Amino acid sequence: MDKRFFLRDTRTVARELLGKYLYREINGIVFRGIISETEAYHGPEDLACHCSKGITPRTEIMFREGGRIYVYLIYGMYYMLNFTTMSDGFPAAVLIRGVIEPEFSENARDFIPLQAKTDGPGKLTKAFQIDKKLNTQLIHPSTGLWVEKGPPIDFKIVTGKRVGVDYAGEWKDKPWRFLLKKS
DNA sequence: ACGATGATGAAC
DNA sequence: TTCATCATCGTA
Repeated sequence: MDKRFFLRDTRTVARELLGKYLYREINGIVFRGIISETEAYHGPEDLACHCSKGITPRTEIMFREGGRIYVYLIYGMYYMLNFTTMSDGFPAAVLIRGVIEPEFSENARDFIPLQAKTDGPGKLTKAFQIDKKLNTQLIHPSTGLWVEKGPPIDFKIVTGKRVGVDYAGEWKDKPWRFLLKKS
């Protein structure tokens, strides 16, 4: 996906990321999985979004033009992978919460399955070896982390409330969690 | 149900 | 400087 994909409404991007391939290349080994769960964090008013605190060293990346990687540590031990969205000045990002059909390849062609799914944002970053070194980098093959069109599969999209944001007042009930359900 | 474990931001 | 908070996970 090129940058323009990420410069749109965060809810749209979160929805359209479902079914796409998430790619990760490390030392010539390519990992990929089909994105199956996302959450949108959109705008300075959204109390569930770190960006509601304003511009800080951590949140600054979300205020910039979309198409970059936002990685942060939570609970002292888990990295969360996010893709920034929207145009310069508007803070927003999509949290990637899970992939299905993860697989790897040593030659970028012949992929070998790893397991059925990688559920949960902390398990995903562990499996794909994603940490803060990727923070603020471009979503691009040259970075080693990027997104491409997914395989031809039939699925529908289920929405729900975002996980773990009960503190966010009226924002906690927004249906900004998106899940891929294979049909 | 709960503890592990440390960055973050706000208050002082 | 301290303090509460936390887009989680694994074990129980």
